Amino acid sequence: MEKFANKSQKKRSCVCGVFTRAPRIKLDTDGRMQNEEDEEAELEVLAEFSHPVPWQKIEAQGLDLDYALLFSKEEADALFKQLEEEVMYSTGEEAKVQVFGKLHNIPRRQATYGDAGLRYTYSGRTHLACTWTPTLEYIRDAVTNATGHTFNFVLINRYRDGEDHIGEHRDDEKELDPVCPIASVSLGAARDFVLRHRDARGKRGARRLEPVKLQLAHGSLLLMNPPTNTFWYHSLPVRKKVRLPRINLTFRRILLISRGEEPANVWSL
DNA sequence: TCGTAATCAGGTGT
DNA sequence: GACACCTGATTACG
Repeated sequence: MEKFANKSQKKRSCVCGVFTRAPRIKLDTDGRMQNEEDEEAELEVLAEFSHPVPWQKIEAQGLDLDYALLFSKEEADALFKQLEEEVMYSTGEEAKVQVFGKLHNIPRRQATYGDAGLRYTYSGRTHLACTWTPTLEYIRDAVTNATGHTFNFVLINRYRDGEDHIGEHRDDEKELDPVCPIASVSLGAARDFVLRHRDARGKRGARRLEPVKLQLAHGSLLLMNPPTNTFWYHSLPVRKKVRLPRINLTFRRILLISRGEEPANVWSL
């Protein structure tokens, strides 16, 4: 079993940036900067993001994860507070899910943000992405600079306390770019995160593979690299002792449609 | 036809 | 008793 505590972390140079301005770095699909109108400011932000992140590698059969503390406590606190003010969560029918023919209120709150016009389908429901907020852009760019990957969509889950949870599932939607990892940023209460191999699930699990358990700390980043989501289910189980909220942001790259193709679930306007 | 399901509820072990 | 963990449900859909 893997377990990580909220260890000491290298402090970033400019915690205040998140309060005062939107991120200025815009990256194209190759991760290069596009807008050079405020070059000096961009260099400043790039320097802010360029501190090496101390990654920890977690591997098993078909499992490939990278874990790091991306934000200092102070910055993570500020980001959490900003998101509490900015993010608009789904309500009504959008906050329900049908499983085994029964309609349930999902045991958490969800929101979807991303590039204009992006839609994403999961649990049988299609969600239209809201436009990026400044804080989400800041976090997205920090993740991009730490990982070298660009993202056009983020699914936000807010867990009010340890009663809120998410069951075992895979993020294996067809519209996800298969070569791009899913980047999961955690803010707020630390929660256990459990991964289980698809062949080790159920009463008659075909293989004896121990589940992998992590604790996702405030300000942490977990990268789920391919082919992890093909073979491993993940969940955030109930933890009744947890009293505080947690916000989780999973950054994804959704494939855009090329001319003439018409996947049912995703399109860009 | 078959596998899967971002769920809950209930049983069991610690 | 509280909690963690596991299993079954039995329907809709691709």
